[in-house]
Amino acid sequence: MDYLSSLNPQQREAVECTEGPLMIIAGAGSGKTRVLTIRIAHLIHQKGVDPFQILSLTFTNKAASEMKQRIEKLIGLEARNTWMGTFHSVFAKILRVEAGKLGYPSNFTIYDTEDSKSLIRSIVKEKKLDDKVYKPNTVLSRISGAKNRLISWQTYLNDPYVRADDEAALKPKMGEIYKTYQERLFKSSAMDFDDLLFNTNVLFRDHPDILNKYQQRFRYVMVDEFQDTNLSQYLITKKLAAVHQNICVVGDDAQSIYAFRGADIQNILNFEKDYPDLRTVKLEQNYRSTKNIVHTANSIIAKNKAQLKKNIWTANDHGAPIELIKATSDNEEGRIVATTIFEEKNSLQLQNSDFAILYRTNSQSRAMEEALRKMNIAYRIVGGLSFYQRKEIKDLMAYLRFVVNPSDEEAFKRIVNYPKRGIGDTSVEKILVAAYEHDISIWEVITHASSFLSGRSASSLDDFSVMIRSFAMDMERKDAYEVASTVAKQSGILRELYEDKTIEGLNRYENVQELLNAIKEYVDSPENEIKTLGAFLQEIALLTDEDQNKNNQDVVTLMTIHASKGLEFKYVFVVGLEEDLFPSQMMMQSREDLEEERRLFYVATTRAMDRLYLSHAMTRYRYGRLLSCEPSRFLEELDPTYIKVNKKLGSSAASFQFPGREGNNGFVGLKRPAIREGITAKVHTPSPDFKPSNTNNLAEGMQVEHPKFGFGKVLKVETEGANRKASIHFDNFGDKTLLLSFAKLRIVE
DNA sequence: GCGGGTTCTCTTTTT
DNA sequence: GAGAACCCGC
Repeated sequence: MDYLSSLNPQQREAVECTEGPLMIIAGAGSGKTRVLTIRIAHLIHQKGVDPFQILSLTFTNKAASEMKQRIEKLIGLEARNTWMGTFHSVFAKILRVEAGKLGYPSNFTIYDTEDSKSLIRSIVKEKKLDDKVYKPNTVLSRISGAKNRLISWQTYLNDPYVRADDEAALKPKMGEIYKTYQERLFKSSAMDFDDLLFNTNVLFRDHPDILNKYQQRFRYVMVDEFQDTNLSQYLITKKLAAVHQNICVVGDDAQSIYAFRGADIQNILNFEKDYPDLRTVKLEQNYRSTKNIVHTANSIIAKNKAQLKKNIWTANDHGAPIELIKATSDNEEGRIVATTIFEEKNSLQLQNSDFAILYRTNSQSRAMEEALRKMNIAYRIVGGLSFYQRKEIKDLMAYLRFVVNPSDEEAFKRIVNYPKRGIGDTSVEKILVAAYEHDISIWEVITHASSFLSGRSASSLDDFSVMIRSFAMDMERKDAYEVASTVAKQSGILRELYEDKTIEGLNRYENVQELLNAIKEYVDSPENEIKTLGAFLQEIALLTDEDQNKNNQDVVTLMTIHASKGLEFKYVFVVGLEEDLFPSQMMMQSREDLEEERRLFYVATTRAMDRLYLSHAMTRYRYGRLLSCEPSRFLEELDPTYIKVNKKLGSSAASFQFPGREGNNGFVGLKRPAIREGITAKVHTPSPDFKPSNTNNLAEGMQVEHPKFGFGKVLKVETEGANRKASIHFDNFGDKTLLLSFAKLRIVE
C-alpha cells in the first residue's frame, strides 16, 4: 500500500504503532482524520486484523460517518464491518443486547433533554418543592454531572460532601429528586443520554463475563476527540482495552470545548499516568492554513495555563492578514459579512461553499440570515432547531414511542390529550399517581380506566387505550411505515394539522409528511434488514444531529463554533466577538472556563484555510432588547502582528444616538420597535442619565450600579495588564461575587 | 376540561 | 421575541 509514503514521519509513526497504548496529540489541521483512517486501513490490510475487532469511538455522528466513508475509499466494503460510532450510539446498541442484565427491556426508550426536563418538572411539582429553586435545567445538569462522574443516586445521597454542596446551594432535596428521577426513568423503561454511558459502566462492573466478551471482541480501541471525554466515557474505554491494551486516543487539549457536558481535560493531560508505557506522538505540522492564521491561532491559546507543550507550524504561505471588522450593530455586521462574501466570491471565482460564518450562540444566526437573503446568497444553517425537535414531529414520534413502549411516561403525557380528547391535566395527574401508588405501569392504569377515573374521562381513556392497542397489533405484522401512517391518520394528528390553514400550520403538516417519507425511506432501504417500528425508533433516537447530508449544495454554511469542529473552509468569519457574548458571560465564573472560551476561539480560527475575518458589533439585540457591546477581550489578546483593522467599515460607527448621550453607549432596556434609523429612541431602564463613570476612580467599598445587575458594593479592584477588574457584591445576587470590567459601572455618589 | 389572554422565563455550547 | 406556564371565566 503506498498510502504510507504520503505521510510525514510523525504521521507514519502514529499509523504504524499499532500495539500497546498510544496517544496522538493532533494539532488543528495536522491531518488527524487521515492518520486515523489510514491507521485503521493499515491494521486491516497490513496486520490482517479482522474489521470486527476494531472499535472507533467519535463524538458526533457526522465524524463517524465521514470516517467510515474515507476508510471505505481506502479499502473498500470491508470497512463497513468495523465498529464505528458515537459513544452513545455504540453503547446504546450494546445495551439493547444486554438490557436484560440490568432489568431493562431491550426496547427501552431513550429520553432526550426535553423529556428529561419535563420529567423533572413533574417530580418537583409532586414533591411540592419550589420550582424557582429546583429549575429543570439546574436539576438536570446537576444529575447529569453526577452521572458523568459515575455517582449513582445511592452514592449521591450518602456522600457528605455532595450533600454539603447542595445544602450550601440551598438545594438540599437534590439527591431525593435524583433518586425519584431514576426510579421514574426505570419505570418508564427509559434511559436518558447519560444513562447510556452510566449503565454501560454498571453492566461492565457487575457482569465480568459480558465485559470479557467485549474485551475479546475489541482487540483495538480508538477514541477520537479524546479531550472531550468525560469520566464515564473514559472508564468504559479503559475497561474495554484492559486485556489487549491496544488503546489509541487521539486529541488536542487546545480544542477541549465540552466541559459543560462533563468533558474533563484532565483525561488527556493525565493520560500517561494510567499507562506508564504509553507512546506519545505529536502531529505538529499544520497543512490547512496560512502562516498568518496559524500564528494568530497560536497566540490565542498561548495564555492558557493548562496545556500540553507543542509547536504548531506550517510550511504554507503567509497569506492575507486577518481582518478585523467593527460594525455598529448586529445587522450591519451581517451586511458587511454578506457583502464581503459577495465581493470575494466574484473577484476570486470562489464558491458559496468556500465560506463559513461561525458564532457562539445559535440565536446569532438571524442577523446573518437576513443579510444573506437580501444579497441572494444561498446558505444553510447547521444545528439550531433540528427537525426532530419540532413539536409536530415530537408529537407523532411520541405516539410511535408509546406504541412500542407503553411504559413511556413522557410519551404518554404528550399524546394522551393531543389531539384533544377530553382527558385534562387532572386526569393525567390521577393516572400517574395511581401508577406510582399501586406500583403498576401506566399502561395497566389505562387499561383499567374505570377503577381510577370517573365517568366521562374514563370512557375517553378507554377509547384511547383501544386505539393504542390497535396500533400495537398493527406493529406485530406491518412495517414501520405502514404503522406510522396509520398512527398519523387514526390519532387525528394529520386532521388537526390539516385544518390549520395558517402558513405555520401548513408547514407543520408538511413536516409530518416528511417524517413519514423518512420512515418510508428507512423501510425501503436494503441496508436496514429489520423494518419494524421498534427498529426504526432505535435508529432514530440518537440522530438528533442533522444527518441527512445535503452536503453537495453550493451554499454558505452557518453554525455555532461547537458544531464546526472537524470542518474546514477557505474563508471563515467569526462573528459576535463581544464581551459577555464571546467569551460568554455564563462561563466567566472561573479561570478554567475562560480558558475553555479561549480554546473555543482557537477552534473557530483554525477552521480557516485561506482567510480569517473577526468581527464585533457595538450594539446587538437580545430578547428583544438592545445591548451595548464592548469588543471581546480576546481581540486584545491577539498578537496584532498580522491583523488588519478595517478602518473604512469601522468609521460609520456613531449612528446610534440616544437622548442626552453621545457616541454609541446604548444600554439595556430599549424596546425593539424604537430602533429605526433617524428615530429618537426611548430609554426605559435604567434611567436616561445612566452613563459610565470614570471608572479609574473605582475603589474598594464604593457603591456602584450596573445596568444588568443593579446596585452593588466593590470588594476588590484588580489590575491585570491593561485590564482593570472589580470584584463586586450585588444586592440581588445573594452570596455571589461577580468579577467585572469597569466599562458598564456607574459610581453611586 | 377548555380556550383565550396574559405573564414569565430563558436564552451556551450537544449526545 | 418565542414558547411555556399560568390564570380566569365559561
